[in-house]
Amino acid sequence: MPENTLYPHVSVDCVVLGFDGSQFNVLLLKRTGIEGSQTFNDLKLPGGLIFSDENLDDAAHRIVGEHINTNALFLKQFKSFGSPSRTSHPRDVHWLEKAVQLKIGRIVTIGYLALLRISSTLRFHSKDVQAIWVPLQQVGTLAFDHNQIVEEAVREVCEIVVRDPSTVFNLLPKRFTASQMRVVYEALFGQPLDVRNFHKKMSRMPYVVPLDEFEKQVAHRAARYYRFDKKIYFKVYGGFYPGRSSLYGQ
Amino acid sequence: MPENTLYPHVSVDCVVLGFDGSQFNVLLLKRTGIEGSQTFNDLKLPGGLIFSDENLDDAAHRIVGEHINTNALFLKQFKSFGSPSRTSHPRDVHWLEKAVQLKIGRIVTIGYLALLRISSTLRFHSKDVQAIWVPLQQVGTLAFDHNQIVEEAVREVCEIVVRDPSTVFNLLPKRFTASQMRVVYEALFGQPLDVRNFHKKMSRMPYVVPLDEFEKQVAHRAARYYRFDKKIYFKVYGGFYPGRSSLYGQ
DNA sequence: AATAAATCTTGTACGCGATACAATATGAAC
DNA sequence: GTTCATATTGTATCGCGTACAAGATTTATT
Repeated sequence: MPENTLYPHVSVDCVVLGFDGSQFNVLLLKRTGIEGSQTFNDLKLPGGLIFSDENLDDAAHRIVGEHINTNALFLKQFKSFGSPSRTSHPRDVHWLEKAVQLKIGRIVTIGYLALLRISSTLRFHSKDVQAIWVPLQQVGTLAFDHNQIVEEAVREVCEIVVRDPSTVFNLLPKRFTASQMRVVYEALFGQPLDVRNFHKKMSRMPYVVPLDEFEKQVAHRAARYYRFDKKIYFKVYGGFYPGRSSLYGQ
Repeated sequence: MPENTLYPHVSVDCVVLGFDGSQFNVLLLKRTGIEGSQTFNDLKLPGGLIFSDENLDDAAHRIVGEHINTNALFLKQFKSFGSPSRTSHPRDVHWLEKAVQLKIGRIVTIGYLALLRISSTLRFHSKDVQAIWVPLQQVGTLAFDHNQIVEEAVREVCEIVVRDPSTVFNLLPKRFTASQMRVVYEALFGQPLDVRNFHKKMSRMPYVVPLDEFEKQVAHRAARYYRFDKKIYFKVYGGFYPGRSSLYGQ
Protein backbone atom coordinates (compact mmCIF):
# COMPACT_ATOMS: atom_id res chain seq x y z
CA MET A 1 0.00 0.00 0.00
CA PRO A 2 1.46 3.36 -0.98
CA GLU A 3 2.52 5.72 1.74
CA ASN A 4 0.68 8.93 2.49
CA THR A 5 -2.59 7.79 1.02
CA LEU A 6 -5.53 8.46 3.25
CA TYR A 7 -7.25 5.56 4.95
CA PRO A 8 -10.86 6.65 4.51
CA HIS A 9 -12.34 4.46 7.22
CA VAL A 10 -10.68 5.60 10.42
CA SER A 11 -10.08 9.11 11.68
CA VAL A 12 -8.67 10.76 14.75
CA ASP A 13 -10.37 13.64 16.56
CA CYS A 14 -8.48 15.65 19.14
CA VAL A 15 -9.99 17.44 22.08
CA VAL A 16 -7.24 19.90 22.90
CA LEU A 17 -7.97 21.48 26.26
CA GLY A 18 -6.02 24.60 27.09
CA PHE A 19 -5.97 26.24 30.49
CA ASP A 20 -5.57 29.99 30.31
CA GLY A 21 -4.98 30.61 34.01
CA SER A 22 -8.60 30.75 34.96
CA GLN A 23 -10.63 28.45 32.76
CA PHE A 24 -10.47 25.62 30.25
CA ASN A 25 -10.73 26.25 26.55
CA VAL A 26 -11.10 23.81 23.70
CA LEU A 27 -9.32 24.21 20.39
CA LEU A 28 -11.84 24.41 17.55
CA LEU A 29 -11.58 24.96 13.82
CA LYS A 30 -13.85 27.14 11.75
CA ARG A 31 -15.62 25.29 8.98
CA THR A 32 -17.54 26.63 6.00
CA GLY A 33 -19.78 24.34 4.04
CA ILE A 34 -22.79 24.21 1.79
CA GLU A 35 -26.13 22.74 2.67
CA GLY A 36 -28.67 22.91 -0.09
CA SER A 37 -28.30 26.38 -1.55
CA GLN A 38 -27.11 27.91 1.70
CA THR A 39 -23.62 28.22 3.06
CA PHE A 40 -23.03 27.78 6.75
CA ASN A 41 -20.23 28.41 9.21
CA ASP A 42 -19.67 26.36 12.27
CA LEU A 43 -16.95 24.75 14.36
CA LYS A 44 -15.37 21.34 14.55
CA LEU A 45 -12.64 19.56 16.43
CA PRO A 46 -9.23 19.29 14.85
CA GLY A 47 -9.24 15.84 13.33
CA GLY A 48 -9.02 13.91 10.13
CA LEU A 49 -8.42 10.62 8.41
CA ILE A 50 -5.33 8.68 9.29
CA PHE A 51 -2.80 7.77 6.64
CA SER A 52 -2.63 4.19 5.50
CA ASP A 53 0.78 3.73 7.03
CA GLU A 54 0.39 5.76 10.18
CA ASN A 55 -0.02 4.92 13.83
CA LEU A 56 -3.03 6.32 15.64
CA ASP A 57 -0.83 8.19 18.11
CA ASP A 58 1.24 9.62 15.27
CA ALA A 59 -1.87 10.77 13.49
CA ALA A 60 -3.08 12.54 16.60
CA HIS A 61 0.25 14.31 17.02
CA ARG A 62 0.25 15.31 13.38
CA ILE A 63 -3.25 16.70 13.52
CA VAL A 64 -2.70 18.75 16.66
CA GLY A 65 0.66 19.86 15.30
CA GLU A 66 -1.04 21.28 12.23
CA HIS A 67 -2.39 24.09 14.37
CA ILE A 68 -0.29 24.69 17.44
CA ASN A 69 3.38 24.63 18.29
CA THR A 70 3.98 22.50 21.31
CA ASN A 71 6.82 20.46 22.57
CA ALA A 72 6.11 17.39 24.64
CA LEU A 73 2.36 17.56 24.35
CA PHE A 74 0.31 15.51 26.76
CA LEU A 75 -1.83 13.52 24.36
CA LYS A 76 -3.83 10.44 25.22
CA GLN A 77 -6.27 8.24 23.42
CA PHE A 78 -9.43 8.11 25.49
CA LYS A 79 -12.31 6.57 23.52
CA SER A 80 -13.49 5.49 20.11
CA PHE A 81 -16.70 6.58 18.50
CA GLY A 82 -18.25 4.32 15.94
CA SER A 83 -21.93 4.93 15.56
CA PRO A 84 -22.84 4.09 11.96
CA SER A 85 -24.74 7.36 11.75
CA ARG A 86 -22.02 9.63 13.04
CA THR A 87 -20.97 10.58 9.52
CA SER A 88 -24.38 10.60 7.96
CA HIS A 89 -25.62 14.18 8.24
CA PRO A 90 -25.76 15.58 4.67
CA ARG A 91 -23.91 18.78 5.55
CA ASP A 92 -21.14 16.75 7.18
CA VAL A 93 -20.87 14.23 4.36
CA HIS A 94 -20.83 16.95 1.75
CA TRP A 95 -18.23 19.00 3.57
CA LEU A 96 -16.02 16.00 4.23
CA GLU A 97 -16.11 14.64 0.69
CA LYS A 98 -15.11 18.03 -0.58
CA ALA A 99 -12.34 18.30 1.98
CA VAL A 100 -10.72 14.92 1.38
CA GLN A 101 -11.73 14.43 -2.24
CA LEU A 102 -12.96 10.93 -1.52
CA LYS A 103 -16.31 9.22 -1.39
CA ILE A 104 -17.10 8.88 2.30
CA GLY A 105 -19.03 6.10 3.96
CA ARG A 106 -18.80 5.13 7.55
CA ILE A 107 -15.88 6.43 9.59
CA VAL A 108 -14.87 5.21 13.01
CA THR A 109 -12.98 7.87 14.89
CA ILE A 110 -10.51 7.57 17.73
CA GLY A 111 -10.81 10.34 20.31
CA TYR A 112 -7.64 11.88 21.70
CA LEU A 113 -7.35 14.26 24.60
CA ALA A 114 -4.59 16.84 24.96
CA LEU A 115 -3.86 19.04 27.96
CA LEU A 116 -1.76 22.15 27.78
CA ARG A 117 -1.28 25.59 29.15
CA ILE A 118 -2.26 28.58 27.03
CA SER A 119 0.67 30.90 27.47
CA SER A 120 2.05 33.95 25.78
CA THR A 121 4.65 31.78 24.09
CA LEU A 122 2.11 29.35 22.69
CA ARG A 123 1.31 30.33 19.14
CA PHE A 124 -1.00 29.12 16.45
CA HIS A 125 0.84 28.36 13.26
CA SER A 126 1.30 31.46 11.18
CA LYS A 127 -1.65 32.25 8.93
CA ASP A 128 -3.74 29.67 10.75
CA VAL A 129 -6.79 31.86 11.05
CA GLN A 130 -9.22 29.03 11.40
CA ALA A 131 -8.10 27.78 14.82
CA ILE A 132 -9.59 29.39 17.92
CA TRP A 133 -9.81 28.77 21.64
CA VAL A 134 -13.37 28.55 22.90
CA PRO A 135 -14.12 28.48 26.64
CA LEU A 136 -15.75 25.16 27.46
CA GLN A 137 -18.83 26.83 28.87
CA GLN A 138 -19.39 28.62 25.58
CA VAL A 139 -19.13 25.71 23.17
CA GLY A 140 -22.16 25.62 20.88
CA THR A 141 -23.29 22.97 18.46
CA LEU A 142 -20.35 21.38 16.70
CA ALA A 143 -20.01 19.37 13.51
CA PHE A 144 -20.47 15.60 13.38
CA ASP A 145 -20.72 14.06 16.85
CA HIS A 146 -18.06 16.40 18.18
CA ASN A 147 -20.18 17.65 21.06
CA GLN A 148 -20.38 14.12 22.36
CA ILE A 149 -16.64 13.67 21.91
CA VAL A 150 -15.90 16.85 23.84
CA GLU A 151 -18.25 15.78 26.60
CA GLU A 152 -16.60 12.41 27.00
CA ALA A 153 -13.16 13.99 26.94
CA VAL A 154 -14.05 16.42 29.68
CA ARG A 155 -15.46 13.59 31.73
CA GLU A 156 -12.10 11.88 31.34
CA VAL A 157 -9.93 14.76 32.48
CA CYS A 158 -10.69 14.59 36.17
CA GLU A 159 -10.13 10.86 36.29
CA ILE A 160 -6.80 11.25 34.56
CA VAL A 161 -5.68 13.94 36.98
CA VAL A 162 -6.82 11.97 40.00
CA ARG A 163 -5.13 8.82 38.76
CA ASP A 164 -1.93 10.62 37.79
CA PRO A 165 -1.45 13.91 39.66
CA SER A 166 1.54 14.79 37.50
CA THR A 167 -0.78 15.64 34.62
CA VAL A 168 -1.84 18.94 36.20
CA PHE A 169 1.61 20.33 35.59
CA ASN A 170 0.87 20.31 31.88
CA LEU A 171 -1.53 23.11 32.71
CA LEU A 172 0.94 25.23 34.66
CA PRO A 173 4.11 27.15 33.81
CA LYS A 174 7.43 25.73 34.93
CA ARG A 175 7.42 28.06 37.91
CA PHE A 176 4.03 28.45 39.52
CA THR A 177 2.53 29.72 42.74
CA ALA A 178 0.25 27.83 45.08
CA SER A 179 -2.65 29.98 43.91
CA GLN A 180 -2.07 29.11 40.29
CA MET A 181 -2.07 25.43 41.11
CA ARG A 182 -5.14 25.76 43.25
CA VAL A 183 -7.04 27.53 40.51
CA VAL A 184 -6.40 24.60 38.18
CA TYR A 185 -7.94 22.21 40.68
CA GLU A 186 -10.84 24.55 41.27
CA ALA A 187 -11.54 24.67 37.55
CA LEU A 188 -11.26 20.91 37.29
CA PHE A 189 -13.60 20.14 40.15
CA GLY A 190 -15.87 23.10 39.62
CA GLN A 191 -15.73 24.33 43.18
CA PRO A 192 -13.54 26.53 45.36
CA LEU A 193 -11.01 24.78 47.56
CA ASP A 194 -9.95 25.72 51.05
CA VAL A 195 -6.73 27.70 50.78
CA ARG A 196 -5.08 26.38 53.95
CA ASN A 197 -5.89 22.78 53.21
CA PHE A 198 -4.59 23.14 49.70
CA HIS A 199 -1.27 24.41 51.00
CA LYS A 200 -1.02 21.42 53.29
CA LYS A 201 -1.84 19.10 50.43
CA MET A 202 0.88 20.68 48.32
CA SER A 203 3.42 20.42 51.11
CA ARG A 204 2.68 16.70 51.29
CA MET A 205 3.66 16.30 47.64
CA PRO A 206 7.39 15.66 47.70
CA TYR A 207 7.57 16.28 43.98
CA VAL A 208 6.31 19.85 44.29
CA VAL A 209 9.50 21.66 45.22
CA PRO A 210 9.37 25.12 46.83
CA LEU A 211 11.84 27.56 45.32
CA ASP A 212 13.59 30.51 46.92
CA GLU A 213 11.99 32.74 44.35
CA PHE A 214 9.02 34.99 44.85
CA GLU A 215 6.70 37.10 42.80
CA LYS A 216 7.92 40.61 42.15
CA GLN A 217 6.11 43.89 41.80
CA VAL A 218 2.78 42.66 42.99
CA ALA A 219 0.64 44.90 45.17
CA HIS A 220 0.49 42.41 47.98
CA ARG A 221 2.66 39.92 49.77
CA ALA A 222 4.73 38.12 47.16
CA ALA A 223 3.88 34.47 46.59
CA ARG A 224 6.48 31.74 46.57
CA TYR A 225 7.21 29.86 43.36
CA TYR A 226 7.23 26.09 43.12
CA ARG A 227 8.29 23.66 40.46
CA PHE A 228 7.34 20.10 39.57
CA ASP A 229 10.16 17.60 39.93
CA LYS A 230 9.60 14.73 37.54
CA LYS A 231 12.41 12.61 38.94
CA ILE A 232 11.05 12.74 42.47
CA TYR A 233 7.60 11.95 41.13
CA PHE A 234 8.74 8.82 39.37
CA LYS A 235 10.79 7.82 42.40
CA VAL A 236 7.65 8.08 44.50
CA TYR A 237 5.31 6.40 42.06
CA GLY A 238 7.84 4.15 40.40
CA GLY A 239 6.58 5.12 36.99
CA PHE A 240 3.39 3.23 37.68
CA TYR A 241 0.15 4.43 39.03
CA PRO A 242 -1.39 3.17 42.23
CA GLY A 243 -3.97 0.49 41.75
CA ARG A 244 -2.17 -1.18 38.93
CA SER A 245 -2.91 -4.77 38.37
CA SER A 246 -0.67 -7.67 39.22
CA LEU A 247 -2.93 -10.14 37.49
CA TYR A 248 -0.80 -10.76 34.49
CA GLY A 249 2.80 -11.82 34.41
CA GLN A 250 3.25 -10.58 37.99
CA MET B 1 -25.31 0.35 2.27
CA PRO B 2 -26.68 -3.16 2.60
CA GLU B 3 -27.11 -4.56 6.06
CA ASN B 4 -25.02 -7.38 7.41
CA THR B 5 -22.12 -6.79 5.08
CA LEU B 6 -18.79 -6.81 6.85
CA TYR B 7 -16.91 -3.57 7.25
CA PRO B 8 -13.40 -4.85 6.56
CA HIS B 9 -11.51 -1.97 8.16
CA VAL B 10 -12.58 -2.03 11.78
CA SER B 11 -12.85 -4.95 14.15
CA VAL B 12 -13.65 -5.54 17.78
CA ASP B 13 -11.57 -7.77 20.06
CA CYS B 14 -12.91 -8.83 23.41
CA VAL B 15 -10.87 -9.65 26.46
CA VAL B 16 -13.34 -11.69 28.45
CA LEU B 17 -11.99 -12.19 31.95
CA GLY B 18 -13.66 -14.86 34.01
CA PHE B 19 -13.06 -15.37 37.70
CA ASP B 20 -13.34 -19.00 38.73
CA GLY B 21 -13.28 -18.46 42.48
CA SER B 22 -9.54 -18.36 42.80
CA GLN B 23 -8.00 -16.88 39.68
CA PHE B 24 -8.71 -14.95 36.51
CA ASN B 25 -9.05 -16.69 33.18
CA VAL B 26 -9.27 -15.25 29.72
CA LEU B 27 -11.58 -16.61 27.06
CA LEU B 28 -9.57 -17.71 24.03
CA LEU B 29 -10.46 -19.38 20.77
CA LYS B 30 -8.51 -22.13 19.09
CA ARG B 31 -7.32 -21.28 15.64
CA THR B 32 -5.91 -23.53 12.92
CA GLY B 33 -4.13 -22.01 9.98
CA ILE B 34 -1.59 -22.65 7.31
CA GLU B 35 1.80 -21.06 7.10
CA GLY B 36 3.82 -22.15 4.11
CA SER B 37 3.28 -25.88 3.89
CA GLN B 38 2.76 -26.31 7.61
CA THR B 39 -0.42 -26.10 9.60
CA PHE B 40 -0.33 -24.52 13.02
CA ASN B 41 -2.63 -24.28 16.01
CA ASP B 42 -2.72 -21.37 18.34
CA LEU B 43 -5.08 -19.14 20.26
CA LYS B 44 -6.72 -15.80 19.67
CA LEU B 45 -9.14 -13.47 21.36
CA PRO B 46 -12.79 -13.62 20.38
CA GLY B 47 -13.15 -10.82 17.90
CA GLY B 48 -14.01 -9.97 14.37
CA LEU B 49 -14.99 -7.37 11.85
CA ILE B 50 -17.96 -5.17 12.60
CA PHE B 51 -20.93 -5.04 10.28
CA SER B 52 -21.40 -1.98 8.16
CA ASP B 53 -24.51 -0.97 10.04
CA GLU B 54 -23.49 -1.97 13.53
CA ASN B 55 -22.49 -0.05 16.63
CA LEU B 56 -19.18 -0.91 18.25
CA ASP B 57 -20.87 -1.89 21.50
CA ASP B 58 -23.35 -4.06 19.65
CA ALA B 59 -20.56 -5.79 17.77
CA ALA B 60 -18.77 -6.54 21.03
CA HIS B 61 -21.92 -8.02 22.53
CA ARG B 62 -22.50 -10.08 19.43
CA ILE B 63 -18.98 -11.44 19.39
CA VAL B 64 -18.93 -12.42 23.05
CA GLY B 65 -22.42 -13.82 22.68
CA GLU B 66 -21.23 -16.15 19.95
CA HIS B 67 -19.42 -18.18 22.57
CA ILE B 68 -20.95 -17.79 25.99
CA ASN B 69 -24.42 -17.41 27.41
CA THR B 70 -24.57 -14.46 29.69
CA ASN B 71 -27.25 -12.08 30.75
CA ALA B 72 -26.27 -8.52 31.59
CA LEU B 73 -22.63 -8.84 30.74
CA PHE B 74 -20.27 -6.18 32.02
CA LEU B 75 -18.64 -5.06 28.79
CA LYS B 76 -16.63 -1.92 28.33
CA GLN B 77 -14.61 -0.42 25.53
CA PHE B 78 -11.13 0.28 26.88
CA LYS B 79 -8.70 1.06 24.06
CA SER B 80 -8.16 1.01 20.33
CA PHE B 81 -5.23 -0.61 18.60
CA GLY B 82 -4.21 0.71 15.24
CA SER B 83 -0.64 -0.10 14.45
CA PRO B 84 -0.39 -0.43 10.67
CA SER B 85 1.55 -3.65 11.16
CA ARG B 86 -0.84 -5.33 13.53
CA THR B 87 -2.47 -7.27 10.70
CA SER B 88 0.63 -7.85 8.65
CA HIS B 89 2.00 -11.21 9.79
CA PRO B 90 1.57 -13.64 6.87
CA ARG B 91 -0.02 -16.36 8.98
CA ASP B 92 -2.51 -13.87 10.38
CA VAL B 93 -3.35 -12.33 7.01
CA HIS B 94 -3.76 -15.73 5.41
CA TRP B 95 -5.93 -17.05 8.21
CA LEU B 96 -8.08 -13.95 8.27
CA GLU B 97 -8.67 -13.75 4.54
CA LYS B 98 -9.76 -17.35 4.58
CA ALA B 99 -12.03 -16.75 7.54
CA VAL B 100 -13.84 -13.69 6.22
CA GLN B 101 -13.50 -14.36 2.50
CA LEU B 102 -12.27 -10.84 1.89
CA LYS B 103 -9.01 -9.26 0.90
CA ILE B 104 -7.59 -7.82 4.09
CA GLY B 105 -5.48 -4.72 4.46
CA ARG B 106 -5.11 -2.68 7.55
CA ILE B 107 -7.59 -3.21 10.38
CA VAL B 108 -8.01 -0.96 13.36
CA THR B 109 -9.48 -2.86 16.28
CA ILE B 110 -11.43 -1.64 19.27
CA GLY B 111 -10.61 -3.47 22.48
CA TYR B 112 -13.42 -4.45 24.80
CA LEU B 113 -13.14 -5.81 28.29
CA ALA B 114 -15.70 -8.10 29.90
CA LEU B 115 -15.83 -9.25 33.51
CA LEU B 116 -17.83 -12.23 34.65
CA ARG B 117 -17.94 -15.11 37.04
CA ILE B 118 -17.23 -18.61 35.79
CA SER B 119 -19.95 -20.65 37.41
CA SER B 120 -21.49 -24.03 36.98
CA THR B 121 -24.42 -22.42 35.18
CA LEU B 122 -22.22 -20.59 32.70
CA ARG B 123 -22.02 -22.62 29.54
CA PHE B 124 -20.26 -22.33 26.25
CA HIS B 125 -22.63 -22.54 23.37
CA SER B 126 -23.36 -26.11 22.42
CA LYS B 127 -20.80 -27.62 20.06
CA ASP B 128 -18.51 -24.65 20.63
CA VAL B 129 -15.40 -26.70 21.07
CA GLN B 130 -13.04 -23.95 20.13
CA ALA B 131 -13.60 -21.69 23.14
CA ILE B 132 -11.55 -22.30 26.27
CA TRP B 133 -10.72 -20.56 29.53
CA VAL B 134 -7.00 -20.03 30.03
CA PRO B 135 -5.62 -18.83 33.38
CA LEU B 136 -4.00 -15.45 32.85
CA GLN B 137 -0.66 -16.67 34.15
CA GLN B 138 -0.60 -19.39 31.51
CA VAL B 139 -1.38 -17.35 28.42
CA GLY B 140 1.20 -18.05 25.74
CA THR B 141 1.81 -16.30 22.45
CA LEU B 142 -1.44 -15.28 20.84
CA ALA B 143 -2.40 -14.35 17.29
CA PHE B 144 -2.10 -10.82 15.92
CA ASP B 145 -1.31 -8.28 18.67
CA HIS B 146 -3.63 -10.03 21.09
CA ASN B 147 -1.00 -10.38 23.80
CA GLN B 148 -0.71 -6.63 23.89
CA ILE B 149 -4.47 -6.26 23.99
CA VAL B 150 -4.77 -8.67 26.91
CA GLU B 151 -2.01 -6.86 28.74
CA GLU B 152 -3.69 -3.49 28.38
CA ALA B 153 -7.04 -4.94 29.40
CA VAL B 154 -5.61 -6.42 32.57
CA ARG B 155 -3.96 -3.12 33.37
CA GLU B 156 -7.39 -1.56 33.08
CA VAL B 157 -9.24 -3.92 35.41
CA CYS B 158 -7.90 -2.62 38.70
CA GLU B 159 -8.56 0.96 37.76
CA ILE B 160 -12.12 0.11 36.82
CA VAL B 161 -12.72 -1.69 40.09
CA VAL B 162 -11.17 1.09 42.14
CA ARG B 163 -13.16 3.73 40.31
CA ASP B 164 -16.40 1.79 40.50
CA PRO B 165 -16.45 -0.77 43.33
CA SER B 166 -19.70 -2.23 42.08
CA THR B 167 -17.87 -3.95 39.24
CA VAL B 168 -16.45 -6.63 41.54
CA PHE B 169 -19.89 -8.09 41.97
CA ASN B 170 -19.79 -9.20 38.36
CA LEU B 171 -17.17 -11.65 39.57
CA LEU B 172 -19.20 -13.04 42.46
CA PRO B 173 -22.39 -15.09 42.78
CA LYS B 174 -25.53 -13.38 43.97
CA ARG B 175 -24.93 -14.69 47.45
CA PHE B 176 -21.32 -14.63 48.51
CA THR B 177 -19.25 -14.89 51.66
CA ALA B 178 -16.69 -12.40 52.91
CA SER B 179 -13.94 -14.83 51.96
CA GLN B 180 -15.14 -15.08 48.40
CA MET B 181 -15.17 -11.34 48.06
CA ARG B 182 -11.77 -11.02 49.66
CA VAL B 183 -10.27 -13.58 47.29
CA VAL B 184 -11.40 -11.49 44.33
CA TYR B 185 -9.57 -8.46 45.69
CA GLU B 186 -6.52 -10.54 46.47
CA ALA B 187 -6.43 -11.80 42.91
CA LEU B 188 -6.90 -8.28 41.57
CA PHE B 189 -4.16 -6.72 43.63
CA GLY B 190 -1.91 -9.73 43.63
CA GLN B 191 -1.38 -9.81 47.37
CA PRO B 192 -3.09 -11.22 50.46
CA LEU B 193 -5.29 -8.86 52.41
CA ASP B 194 -5.73 -8.69 56.16
CA VAL B 195 -8.87 -10.62 57.06
CA ARG B 196 -10.03 -8.39 59.90
CA ASN B 197 -9.49 -5.19 58.00
CA PHE B 198 -11.33 -6.58 55.03
CA HIS B 199 -14.35 -7.37 57.19
CA LYS B 200 -14.34 -3.83 58.48
CA LYS B 201 -14.10 -2.49 54.97
CA MET B 202 -17.06 -4.60 53.92
CA SER B 203 -19.12 -3.46 56.89
CA ARG B 204 -18.51 0.12 55.81
CA MET B 205 -20.10 -0.61 52.44
CA PRO B 206 -23.80 0.07 52.94
CA TYR B 207 -24.55 -1.65 49.65
CA VAL B 208 -23.12 -4.97 50.81
CA VAL B 209 -26.04 -6.37 52.76
CA PRO B 210 -25.51 -9.19 55.27
CA LEU B 211 -28.09 -11.94 55.00
CA ASP B 212 -29.43 -14.27 57.67
CA GLU B 213 -28.19 -17.17 55.62
CA PHE B 214 -25.09 -19.21 56.26
CA GLU B 215 -23.05 -21.85 54.54
CA LYS B 216 -24.22 -25.40 55.12
CA GLN B 217 -22.36 -28.67 55.36
CA VAL B 218 -18.93 -27.15 55.59
CA ALA B 219 -16.40 -28.73 57.91
CA HIS B 220 -15.88 -25.54 59.89
CA ARG B 221 -17.82 -22.60 61.20
CA ALA B 222 -20.36 -21.58 58.59
CA ALA B 223 -19.78 -18.26 56.90
CA ARG B 224 -22.46 -15.63 56.51
CA TYR B 225 -23.76 -14.78 53.06
CA TYR B 226 -23.97 -11.24 51.73
CA ARG B 227 -25.54 -9.72 48.67
CA PHE B 228 -24.90 -6.61 46.61
CA ASP B 229 -27.72 -4.08 46.69
CA LYS B 230 -27.67 -2.07 43.48
CA LYS B 231 -30.31 0.39 44.64
CA ILE B 232 -28.37 1.33 47.75
CA TYR B 233 -25.22 1.63 45.69
CA PHE B 234 -26.75 4.10 43.29
CA LYS B 235 -28.31 5.98 46.15
CA VAL B 236 -24.86 6.35 47.68
CA TYR B 237 -23.01 7.16 44.49
CA GLY B 238 -25.88 8.84 42.67
CA GLY B 239 -25.11 6.88 39.54
CA PHE B 240 -21.94 8.88 39.09
CA TYR B 241 -18.46 8.14 40.14
CA PRO B 242 -16.47 10.36 42.44
CA GLY B 243 -14.09 12.67 40.70
CA ARG B 244 -16.37 13.42 37.81
CA SER B 245 -15.79 16.68 36.07
CA SER B 246 -17.87 19.78 36.37
CA LEU B 247 -15.99 21.55 33.63
CA TYR B 248 -18.60 21.30 30.96
CA GLY B 249 -22.18 22.41 31.15
CA GLN B 250 -22.06 22.24 34.95
C1' DA C 1 5.67 58.17 57.86
C1' DA C 2 1.41 56.13 58.78
C1' DT C 3 -2.46 53.73 56.83
C1' DA C 4 -5.02 51.10 53.58
C1' DA C 5 -5.60 47.46 50.20
C1' DA C 6 -4.69 43.07 48.47
C1' DT C 7 -3.43 38.44 48.91
C1' DC C 8 -0.07 35.24 50.75
C1' DT C 9 1.08 32.13 54.50
C1' DT C 10 0.20 29.44 58.43
C1' DG C 11 -2.00 25.97 62.94
C1' DT C 12 -5.51 23.42 65.50
C1' DA C 13 -9.17 20.20 66.22
C1' DC C 14 -11.97 16.49 64.68
C1' DG C 15 -13.35 12.42 62.22
C1' DC C 16 -12.74 8.78 59.02
C1' DG C 17 -10.42 5.30 56.78
C1' DA C 18 -6.10 2.41 56.28
C1' DT C 19 -3.09 -0.59 58.73
C1' DA C 20 -0.97 -3.75 62.03
C1' DC C 21 -1.94 -7.29 64.99
C1' DA C 22 -4.30 -12.39 67.80
C1' DA C 23 -7.83 -14.48 70.37
C1' DT C 24 -12.37 -16.59 70.35
C1' DA C 25 -16.49 -18.85 68.15
C1' DT C 26 -18.69 -22.34 65.44
C1' DG C 27 -19.92 -26.34 62.54
C1' DA C 28 -18.55 -30.91 61.12
C1' DA C 29 -15.94 -35.16 61.71
C1' DC C 30 -13.95 -38.44 64.55
C1' DG D 1 -15.99 -34.23 73.84
C1' DT D 2 -11.94 -33.44 71.25
C1' DT D 3 -9.98 -32.03 67.01
C1' DC D 4 -9.90 -29.59 62.74
C1' DA D 5 -10.71 -25.94 59.78
C1' DT D 6 -12.24 -21.59 58.98
C1' DA D 7 -15.21 -17.46 60.47
C1' DT D 8 -15.69 -13.69 63.23
C1' DT D 9 -14.30 -9.93 66.00
C1' DG D 10 -11.55 -5.24 68.74
C1' DT D 11 -7.84 -2.01 69.79
C1' DA D 12 -4.29 1.23 68.96
C1' DT D 13 -2.03 4.12 65.74
C1' DC D 14 -1.25 6.97 61.83
C1' DG D 15 -2.08 9.79 58.02
C1' DC D 16 -5.26 12.30 55.36
C1' DG D 17 -9.54 15.20 54.53
C1' DT D 18 -12.01 18.93 56.29
C1' DA D 19 -13.60 22.96 58.83
C1' DC D 20 -12.17 27.18 60.35
C1' DA D 21 -9.33 32.73 61.20
C1' DA D 22 -5.48 35.41 62.26
C1' DG D 23 -1.02 37.40 61.15
C1' DA D 24 2.53 38.72 57.45
C1' DT D 25 4.14 41.14 53.44
C1' DT D 26 4.26 44.20 49.46
C1' DT D 27 2.64 48.16 47.09
C1' DA D 28 -0.31 52.15 46.81
C1' DT D 29 -2.40 56.02 49.13
C1' DT D 30 -2.70 59.93 52.15
